[in-house]
Amino acid sequence: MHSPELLKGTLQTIILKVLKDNGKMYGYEITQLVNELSAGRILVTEGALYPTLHRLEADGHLKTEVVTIGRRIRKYYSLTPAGKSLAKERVNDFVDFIRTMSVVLQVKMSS
Amino acid sequence: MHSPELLKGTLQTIILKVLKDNGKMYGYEITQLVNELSAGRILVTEGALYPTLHRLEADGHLKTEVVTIGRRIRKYYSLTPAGKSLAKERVNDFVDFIRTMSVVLQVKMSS
DNA sequence: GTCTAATGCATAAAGGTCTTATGTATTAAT
DNA sequence: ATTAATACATAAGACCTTTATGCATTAGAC
Repeated sequence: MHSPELLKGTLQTIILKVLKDNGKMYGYEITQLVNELSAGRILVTEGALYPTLHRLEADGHLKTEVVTIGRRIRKYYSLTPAGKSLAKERVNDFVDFIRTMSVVLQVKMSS
Repeated sequence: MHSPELLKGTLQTIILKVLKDNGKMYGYEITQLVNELSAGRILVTEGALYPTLHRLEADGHLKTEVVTIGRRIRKYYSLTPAGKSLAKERVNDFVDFIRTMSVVLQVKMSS
């Protein structure tokens, strides 16, 4: 598990990017995917996820589609055009940030 | 300038690492060095810096030495043995975090 | 068959870190 | 002589996240 401190400010980036890569997804699905992709090192909590999704939607970056499976509700989120731009921007910002940090910390990142 | 959000949680890491690399430094010197190393992209504000230095000192990770230059005071900080361990740990944590994020975001980091 | 875990949404209080604002004082530069 | 830079420090507020809680459905375990 990563220090939750480092995660701060990256949640929007993560959400936007997985939506960009996977098209429409619902909230719970996002938590599971991030958990898998990160091998359990990044846990997206619901208390952080839902307010962030709502805010991105309110800002016009996400659109929603509610689907009923049996009696259970799923709220699918997908990127609007503005959301796609923001996704690119956020990922670029993050990569830039890492480049800067690797200079300041004098570490080499290879992946 | 990087989004200040991404910086959250990295200040301790930055401080510990520059102290490890440069031996003793005073607060103002740290802000200047980080500003230089990051080409102006990371600004360590005094409102964040000094409380963090004080906390690291209170926790036994830093030791101080006050020097008077003319009538002006400089408070030099350097790592204690515990601080050196913490510096390594924090940098390792950060590198791990970046590795995980690069998988989740599907980006390649090269530096 | 019943109980628990997993699925699925959501909100609210509290915590932690940072920004912004402010304060004081010395020294260098214009 | 005035401003910018150097050098410390603290406090209020903003922001995002964790933790806690709530409700409801469905799958699995025993």
